[in-house]
Amino acid sequence: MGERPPTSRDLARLAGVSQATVSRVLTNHPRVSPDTRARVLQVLAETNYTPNALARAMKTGRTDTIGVFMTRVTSPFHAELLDEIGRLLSAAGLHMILWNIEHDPDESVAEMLQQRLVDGFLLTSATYDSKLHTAAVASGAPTVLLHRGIDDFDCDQVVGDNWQGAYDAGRYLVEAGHRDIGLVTLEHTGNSSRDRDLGFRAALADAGVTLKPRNVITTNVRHADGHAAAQKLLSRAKPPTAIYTITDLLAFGVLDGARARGVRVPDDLWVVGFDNTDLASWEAFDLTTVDQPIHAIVEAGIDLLRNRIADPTAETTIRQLPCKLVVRGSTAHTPPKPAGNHTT
Amino acid sequence: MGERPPTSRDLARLAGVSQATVSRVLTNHPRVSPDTRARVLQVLAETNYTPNALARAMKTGRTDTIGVFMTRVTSPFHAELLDEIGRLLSAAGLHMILWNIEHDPDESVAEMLQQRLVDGFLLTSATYDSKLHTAAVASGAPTVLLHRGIDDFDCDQVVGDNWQGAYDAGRYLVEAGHRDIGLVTLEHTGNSSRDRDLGFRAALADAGVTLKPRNVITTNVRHADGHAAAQKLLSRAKPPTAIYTITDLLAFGVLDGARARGVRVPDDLWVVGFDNTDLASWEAFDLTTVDQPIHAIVEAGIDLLRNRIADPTAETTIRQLPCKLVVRGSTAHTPPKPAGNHTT
DNA sequence: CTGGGCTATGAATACGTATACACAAGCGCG
DNA sequence: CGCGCTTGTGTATACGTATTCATAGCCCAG
Repeated sequence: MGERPPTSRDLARLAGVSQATVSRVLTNHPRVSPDTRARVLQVLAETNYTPNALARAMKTGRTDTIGVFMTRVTSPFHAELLDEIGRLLSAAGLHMILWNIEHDPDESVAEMLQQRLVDGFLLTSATYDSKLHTAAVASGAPTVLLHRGIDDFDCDQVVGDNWQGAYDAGRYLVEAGHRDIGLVTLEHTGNSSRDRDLGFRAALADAGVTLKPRNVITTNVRHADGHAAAQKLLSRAKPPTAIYTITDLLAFGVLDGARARGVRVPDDLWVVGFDNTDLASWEAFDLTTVDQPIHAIVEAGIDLLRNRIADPTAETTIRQLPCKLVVRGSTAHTPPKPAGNHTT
Repeated sequence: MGERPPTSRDLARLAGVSQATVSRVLTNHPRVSPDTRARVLQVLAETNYTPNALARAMKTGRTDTIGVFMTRVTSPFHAELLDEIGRLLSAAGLHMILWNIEHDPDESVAEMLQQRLVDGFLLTSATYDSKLHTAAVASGAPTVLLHRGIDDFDCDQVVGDNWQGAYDAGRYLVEAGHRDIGLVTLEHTGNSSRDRDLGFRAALADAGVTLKPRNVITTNVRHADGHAAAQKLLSRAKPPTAIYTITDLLAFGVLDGARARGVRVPDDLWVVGFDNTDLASWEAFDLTTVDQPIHAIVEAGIDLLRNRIADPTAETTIRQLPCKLVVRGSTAHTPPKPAGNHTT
């Protein structure tokens, strides 16, 4: 059982050729005569030989492995993103090493960049103050920012058009007649949270609807935070008639907060999220939300990364893909209800 | 930017020592004089040198990387499991290569086993008919089955005590007075689904409660499947007063199915799940469920794996950790309601 | 018939590190 | 004072593969 695995040299001996020839056959080198190739393949089939990926990587300098940095894997959207990344990397014949930024401190991460363990990096959680993306690019490793971008940063990036998506969400609420609107948002730690916030505000401003400061709640990203935000907003005598959250997870919290208070959705309150996670389509939430084109984002990101690996000197590309509002039961298809009534 | 990264030989030249000495310093070899060690560390600090992980791995035969096989990353429980695996591997100084069984066909997976890209495997989704676990063990690679076990299979395994947990759930419902109980289950593709099914049946049998065949629905594992099962069970003239599902995700579907039909939980229907995912604690579901000790399972699994890597000939261990019923609002704290009434 | 180009292959080397081996210096003890 | 043991260091090698270089055979044109 614990046998030393066969090497290309073993194969060569069995086939009566040199190790170099075996290597040539395995890498599809053109200069091999048909019958020696056949002989090697014959022996190959009889053995359970597999090339040692380490040795190959050391020689070629390519590992066919991509490092993926992600945070909060348990968050529904991230899980879907990860799933898609895994699917497409696998389809491209690439392995994935997954690092969780929360678990690994920045310093240890920087080391990995130089270890040549991976051919490139996919960063899905870039924030302004994390040193990760700067370290990655500074190290010269091929890197693509996925899903979360950074302005004025010379690095390939693929993101959804968060600003436009948020703007659409805001306009949708305004056009439905809402005037007293709540916003549950996050600190602007990166472009995506910033744009999902500012785009929404812009839509309201363009329509001449003022966003009351007390209706803006800046919080964290967990379900419980959305829940708490809802409690705060809905405990007022005259609560907002609609709440938009920067991310579905917060919207789920808001919906649950409303449920806990007996506030009916969408009769008494409209709720709009952002991400269109799978959960948003469940009856429990039935959430109107802005769809992010996960597949297209990941596909483009992997494309960009492979191109950069192939040609590190290429011009950097920043691609922004359109987002689309998906209307569900957390907002009414029927005309908007009259301004705020309180349902204790 | 695209500089060739410095090697230990570069370091040696700068420090005026041999490459072997540099290597000795980096691996904390005892036979190095304090001042040469200091000199090397001095140079090390001035350089941005990092050992080439590939070369090191090829020489030592250890990559400090673990291969993790998982399925359905977007499923809440799996995401939590993955998160915990990442956390604990990282804490142990190990990297994680993640493979999704759904994306990679069995054959290609088998190849990876021999590539020596990883030191060992963590299989979280073993099923009776997948060839993955047999291939892994046959290849001699250190392997641990996590979360899903296989009977009579000579391989380290760490699982929750699914049978006991399911039994507790069944007894809980029976003792609460339920007599007309629904079971939403899966094909017995592995020990865990089997035990979660049989343990529940045993509890009912021990209490003299018969499980009507028409109340048993064997389906798939998605939310929509639970939803459909609920529709089926609840459309009867005399629907069951309680439904137990083999996994939380199905319970969420059942709850949503009940919601869609206007069946009130827990007034008209009790629902019990299995896994105690984070979502189960959300108001939207507030699900009574059986808690799986994720942390303990992963911790024990990684321990076992590291031991096996250190000593491949050790006796195999199968560890079964207790599960515990967590009661929430999807079942009533108040006495059970009288037998089946229909709420169309 | 001969020489030049082409083809197929083997020998040798390099990737960057860890480690077995050799060896010089230092030291204690007879 | 010399012998054996310990200590610190350098030299050389091996891990398994891809690839360069050299070479032997071959074909064809002159």
